[in-house]
Amino acid sequence: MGVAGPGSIPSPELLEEFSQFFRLLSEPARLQLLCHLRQGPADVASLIEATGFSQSHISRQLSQLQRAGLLTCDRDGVRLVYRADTELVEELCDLVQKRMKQRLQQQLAQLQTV
Amino acid sequence: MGVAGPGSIPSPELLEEFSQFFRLLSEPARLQLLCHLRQGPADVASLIEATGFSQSHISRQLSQLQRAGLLTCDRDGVRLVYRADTELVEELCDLVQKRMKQRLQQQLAQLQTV
DNA sequence: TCGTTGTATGCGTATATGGTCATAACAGCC
DNA sequence: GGCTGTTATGACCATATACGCATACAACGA
Repeated sequence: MGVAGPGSIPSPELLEEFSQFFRLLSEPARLQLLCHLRQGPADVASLIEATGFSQSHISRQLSQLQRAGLLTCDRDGVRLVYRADTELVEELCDLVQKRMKQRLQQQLAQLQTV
Repeated sequence: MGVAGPGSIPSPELLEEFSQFFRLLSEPARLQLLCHLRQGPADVASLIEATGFSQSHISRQLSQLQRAGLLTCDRDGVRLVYRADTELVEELCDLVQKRMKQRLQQQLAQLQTV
């Protein structure tokens, strides 16, 4: 069944939304931030420390992820502590990883038969 | 457990691979092509017809998807007939769509309690 | 209120890539 | 071998965006 029924093309608007979501995950920096937050909530300073990116860059990337609902933050005094809802991202990555594994195994098998 | 164990950060290389994969799906044009191919194999002419994109553009996008293993093609005479392995893409989109739905429902609920 | 610390944002630059046009490479037919 | 139709590719432009620097803004403490 899937996204919009078996025989139809999703509307341009829906395609745009899907692609925007995937675009969020198409940047190693953002994936990296999500990975760090997978280990638990973290404040911005520790994310800067962990990734080496500039504060402004981190801030922008986090706000993008937040707009998409993948992150929430609450203040601890002056600091912001970010918390990721990584369940969806993990499921997506697991699917992709499973696929990568399959492909590599196929390639390996082909090499061995030659 | 997920991508690389609960407490570790994937290597930069792995992050790069994940992001490259998601980048493929971050372009409406490519998603559109995949959607058309979901309805069955198609030759390039029909994809041009269906999407309105130029031949060269279609060719490039298809080759990207093919390199990632999401597409295969075989010749029918002079024409190339493309076939998509859309199972993974559909699973990914279903997950994302489920999430979008959840968020909208939450926003709706919040509006109603106010 | 002022200074300090932490976060957001305007601006500029570099780079990647989407998209088109022209054209090359290639499969099939005479 | 030429001719025709199909796909791939080189050159090019426009645009988006990653990323840093400087700075403005917000929150707390003295």
